[in-house]
Amino acid sequence: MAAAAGVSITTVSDALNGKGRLPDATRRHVREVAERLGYRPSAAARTLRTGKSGLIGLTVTTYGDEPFTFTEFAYFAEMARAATSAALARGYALVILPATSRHDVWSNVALDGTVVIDPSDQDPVVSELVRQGLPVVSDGRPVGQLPVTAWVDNDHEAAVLGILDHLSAAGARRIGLLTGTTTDTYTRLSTEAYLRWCRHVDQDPVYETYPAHDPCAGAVAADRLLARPDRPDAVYGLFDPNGTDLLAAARRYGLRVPDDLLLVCCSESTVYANTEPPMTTLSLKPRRIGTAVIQLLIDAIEGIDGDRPVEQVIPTELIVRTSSQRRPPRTTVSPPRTPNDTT
Amino acid sequence: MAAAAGVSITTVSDALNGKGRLPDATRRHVREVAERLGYRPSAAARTLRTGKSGLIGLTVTTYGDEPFTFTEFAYFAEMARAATSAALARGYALVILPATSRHDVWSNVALDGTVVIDPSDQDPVVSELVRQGLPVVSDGRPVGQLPVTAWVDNDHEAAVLGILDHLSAAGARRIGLLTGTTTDTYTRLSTEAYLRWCRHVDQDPVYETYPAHDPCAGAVAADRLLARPDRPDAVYGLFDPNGTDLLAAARRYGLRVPDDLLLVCCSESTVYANTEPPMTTLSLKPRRIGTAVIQLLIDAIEGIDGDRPVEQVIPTELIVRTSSQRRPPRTTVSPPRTPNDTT
DNA sequence: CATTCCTATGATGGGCGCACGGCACTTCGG
DNA sequence: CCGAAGTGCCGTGCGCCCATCATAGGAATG
Repeated sequence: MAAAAGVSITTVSDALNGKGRLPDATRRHVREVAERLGYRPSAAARTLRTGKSGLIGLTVTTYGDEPFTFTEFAYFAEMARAATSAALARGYALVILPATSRHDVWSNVALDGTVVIDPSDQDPVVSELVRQGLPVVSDGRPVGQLPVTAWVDNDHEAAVLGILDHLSAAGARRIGLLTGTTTDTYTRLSTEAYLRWCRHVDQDPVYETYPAHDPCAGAVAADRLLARPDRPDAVYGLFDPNGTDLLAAARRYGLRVPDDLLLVCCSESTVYANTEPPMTTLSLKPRRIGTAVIQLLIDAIEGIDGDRPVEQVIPTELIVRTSSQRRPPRTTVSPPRTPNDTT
Repeated sequence: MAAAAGVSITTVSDALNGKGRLPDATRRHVREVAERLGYRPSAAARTLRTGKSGLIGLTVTTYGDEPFTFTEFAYFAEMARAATSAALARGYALVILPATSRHDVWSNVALDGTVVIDPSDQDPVVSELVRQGLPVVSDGRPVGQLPVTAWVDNDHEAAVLGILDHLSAAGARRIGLLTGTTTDTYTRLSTEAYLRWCRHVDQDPVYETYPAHDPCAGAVAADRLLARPDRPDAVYGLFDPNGTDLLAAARRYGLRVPDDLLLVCCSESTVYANTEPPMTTLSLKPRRIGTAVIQLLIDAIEGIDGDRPVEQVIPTELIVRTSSQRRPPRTTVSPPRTPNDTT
């Protein structure tokens, strides 16, 4: 390449990187030749020399054998999408690296930093990365002494309390919870908030748990919850598929939603806008989380002391639809007791 | 590191890679020291030396500004998940690289090969990669002269014909199609198959198109289709959200499903098992496709002349549910002319 | 017992392709 | 004739893998 342009390697390097003090003519010439030859600088050599790869790891804590968490998948997908965009905009690319990955894969890729989704208490991967001096930003506040560089999370407790208040205001007398058996922070904080609220308002907790990674178990748990003698008149489901599962269970028991049963679930899916009836959902705003996580990480990588706080709480959004409103909203004049359509 | 263990660099390399002819004692000793020091060989240097990075690019053709295709998202997510697993099992990691990505990001990462989802006709990224001598495997058969190493796809024409026949058998007299305005292969082949079938059975085509990346446009198009004077009595929707959109539109027009309107849509989502009524869906089997694509690519990277064909057609699966059966399925004694259920 | 040869075990050196610090060469103006 | 500014190149080293070479200890041979 250098020979082809009749200049030295240094000049080529400087010309392509806009670094040295070369006249524009030389710069242009080198670039033209490079273009003509289809020359691309070797990423490997550049990484070796500079110590920066432009690669960011994206790790998902796994339950079961699947490489990604099933239940959080819509969430994860949205979050990853936003993260990819944000990283790309700053010249970085994302590498998908499940936490179960054997060490050899991890050490085979030169990372500048890592995003960890929902790290567990003593996550060995995180400790290892931090020990290597790599910045690690987590989605989900770290538990225990996990030494992450920064984190972004929702205020899960406030979100749950908001939903419970919303359901109460809509007339719910006994609110049930559909939750998971896993011990991740999201599940734990949400469940604890629910139990605390129950103590506070003096209601007996009514909840069912199931392994959140198993979609079938969710349907069974939803059924179990509605089959209880102390059947709740409102239910909040912590996981994405809970909404359709609860709707199906309600139909089986002849319960009308929202007349006999108020429903809310946590989901990023748009299908709940068109269910019968449309379902109230809690959005965790994965796009904002993904973007925030990447900005924090790249700031750390590039040593930018951004004025961003290293612990960010992203507000959730409750999208209120028919399933949680005892009195359906009216836009115009509509006959009483008729669930109106989605317009 | 070499000094710390009191041996040469070569011995360290050999010991950690299991390469040379060293006595087990030395090997063990080196590994212990490495462990104690937390030493990890530099991925960058290894890549530079060996020319292999263990990284595979994953590219999604984009419509609009979003880095991923919205409409195919459930499909993409499943496919990417399977691909990640398969790659990991063979020691590779996936790098997410949208096709709109600026050149600088592409050339900043050393790839061993690339998976391209739904490449467009003259995809410049593909040509560039191939020119660099990198293997490229596409999900979706390449159109035009696109020089991919191998490809995997469904038989979209057969799938559409199968659905049309299924709907006919269920009693449909005029079958409509909800399709996209984009020119990707999936949309084009499916639409063409529909039009050909219409000519064949002498039915006037009844279809609406919309930009598939816009979820709102889909609901509008579904409404438009059912509002037509020549309203179809059965509809196949090519994209994932079409099912719920069509159900909602049917409710607005007071059409009972499946009594007045038979519905099928192409989706990987499990929500359709619990809609009212449950919806018949076509699965493109993204898990199998993702796995197959990765196997082909890694075989090509490692120069393995696998006995796998380089052009693979993965069968689709029609999951028949209530929405496409005029007579709801009976588990016990069933009347004649009833299409049987999926069991 | 001396010599040769062989094998087991590691060490040496080269170079992958680039980026960066510093040096060398030119060309002026003073 | 000298200094300074303007251009461009050289040398070095990032950390690793691989082909080659060196050393020692033993086995085989005369």
